[in-house]
Amino acid sequence: MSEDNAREIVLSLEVDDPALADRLATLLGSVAGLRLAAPGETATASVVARDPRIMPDDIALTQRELDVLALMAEGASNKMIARQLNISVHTVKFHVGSLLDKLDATGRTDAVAHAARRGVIEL
Amino acid sequence: MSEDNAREIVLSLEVDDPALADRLATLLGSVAGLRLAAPGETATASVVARDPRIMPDDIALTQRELDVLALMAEGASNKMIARQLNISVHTVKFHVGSLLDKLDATGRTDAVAHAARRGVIEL
DNA sequence: TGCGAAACTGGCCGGGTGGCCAGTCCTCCC
DNA sequence: GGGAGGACTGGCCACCCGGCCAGTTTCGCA
Repeated sequence: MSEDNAREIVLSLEVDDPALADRLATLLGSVAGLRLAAPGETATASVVARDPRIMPDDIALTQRELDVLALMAEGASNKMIARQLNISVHTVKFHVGSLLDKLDATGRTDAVAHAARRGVIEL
Repeated sequence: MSEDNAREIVLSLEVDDPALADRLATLLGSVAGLRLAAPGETATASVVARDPRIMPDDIALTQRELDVLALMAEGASNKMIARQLNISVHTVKFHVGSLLDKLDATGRTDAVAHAARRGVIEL
């Protein structure tokens, strides 16, 4: 051992809470023999939040938003979602818009990732 | 500071590998503002092993595709990925295309969902 | 030495996406 | 009655996405 086994440990922070993540990054960043992972890098181990309380009040998504979100996670386009839910594409866009807003996401892919991370949906 | 916000962070080690757990315990045990959890104690966050098990090796993504995939999962657009990786948008599209093909996905959102399901990436 | 794989780049284009504006219904609640 | 919020719909438009065509270099391997 003491060879590749004793290499620098790469830790990835997978904590949603920005404050906690920041503190951890500060604390862990200065530990010798330990390094924080770059985005996309495969880490030796991960630091994950210990309580499912990541959402204040579930962020309160409406039932319709949940419907749209589930179909988004299946890779459905707005048109497909509209057909599936028997509503217009405009309405789908409307719900997607609220979703992006509530989940603080930049796009539908980001929204699905965020939702999965906080357990709103299961992949 | 010294608010309840700045309370000591309690970390629990949930790593199977005894050698890795031991090294982590040593490294993390001496960090100020951070404490390892006592058995049974509720921790602020956990350190979990990030085992390098990829997948049934049937899909075999290249390193570059993995890079692109990771950034896609962060919600990055093709333009952002291009900037991040210092390549052209066209090249990003090229890799995204291969990704959609290999992961049997209909779009980038679907690709990220598929990859997460198969454990290729971690959300 | 040739040949494939990977990575990279370009142009073009139809269709999708997301943001903006507007509006109508409905229900719950003060 | 009036307000607030949810669900729904429309038009418009800049931009993005994914697929098509084409090409380049570099690398390892037979």
